[in-house]
Amino acid sequence: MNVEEMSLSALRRITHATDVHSRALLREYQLTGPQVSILKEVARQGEAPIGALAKASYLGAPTVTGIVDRLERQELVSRIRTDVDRRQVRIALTAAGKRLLARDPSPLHAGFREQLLKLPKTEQRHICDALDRVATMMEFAASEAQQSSTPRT
Amino acid sequence: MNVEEMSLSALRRITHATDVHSRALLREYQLTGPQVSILKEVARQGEAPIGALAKASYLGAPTVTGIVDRLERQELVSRIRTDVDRRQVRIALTAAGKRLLARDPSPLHAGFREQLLKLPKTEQRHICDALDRVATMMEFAASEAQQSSTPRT
DNA sequence: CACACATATTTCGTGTTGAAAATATTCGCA
DNA sequence: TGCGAATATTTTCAACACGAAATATGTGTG
Repeated sequence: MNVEEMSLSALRRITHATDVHSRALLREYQLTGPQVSILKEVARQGEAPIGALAKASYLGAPTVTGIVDRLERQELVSRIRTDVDRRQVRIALTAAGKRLLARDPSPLHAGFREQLLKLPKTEQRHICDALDRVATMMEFAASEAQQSSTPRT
Repeated sequence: MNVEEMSLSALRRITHATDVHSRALLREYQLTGPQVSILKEVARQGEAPIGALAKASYLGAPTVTGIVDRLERQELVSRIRTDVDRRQVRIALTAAGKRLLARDPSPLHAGFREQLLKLPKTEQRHICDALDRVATMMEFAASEAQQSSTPRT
């Protein structure tokens, strides 16, 4: 199997494992992986607008809108409209949201985290480097493709 | 940012780039990334049942059923029921499917592929190793979680 | 043979995802 | 002031993904 096929296969395995974990989270916390990610991002940023959450999570605004809808339905966050800019919606954690985060759910398997941290520091760095390089190469490829369809300004 | 957060962030960036590319494919070939993957898998295996395609692609059978539905709608594959086992459905490439594959669509960005292949062989190996290790660690973590919820037989 | 069990696929329900379009609001400029 | 451009969010739409349940078929045992 060549490099391309191996990478593709590994990426599919990663996606699959992530998805399976997301459904396990749903059973345990009534919350999926992306919902946990956004909830944590809200906690990190504090009263953040949708757009900021989307950017920080590498998701589109419509996606985050849907996730926030479901978090709001469970009253883990609330939408706040301020008078400074009435287009913006700020997402705030509720008390229930804080309680849930205190249970420390993670979008990644606890077992994965353990194994990763058990590796020597150099190994950990190698892995992070590799993931980062793959991400960067893909993003660069995407931006090039974008430009080639709009050759001149 | 710690190792965990960096990995998570890189994985989300990879997922996002992959998804964006899938939509670009749709414009160019009227086919998404997963559809291309399955079409290629059909070409590789030749008259494969749904289950075999699902396993090879790390997808669930219901997911592949949907993808095959859409490929069939475009007449790129056809479902064949044999008399040996009438539960099974074998998926076969049509002439149109072969023609489309001849245009060499890829579920990964062409630009990404180029960059990957331009790297020194050792770098390529590092990246494949890292991706494979992440996948393996996640799958192992998932299988452990599975077992802990069914402690005894 | 009949009935329980196993296997292959599909259907259904819910959640995730992004592009395009719709909506609401703000900003810049004449 | 007024009006067009820019910005923030939501809606709509199609695809993807999985688990559970439904359906159809095959297998094995009494």
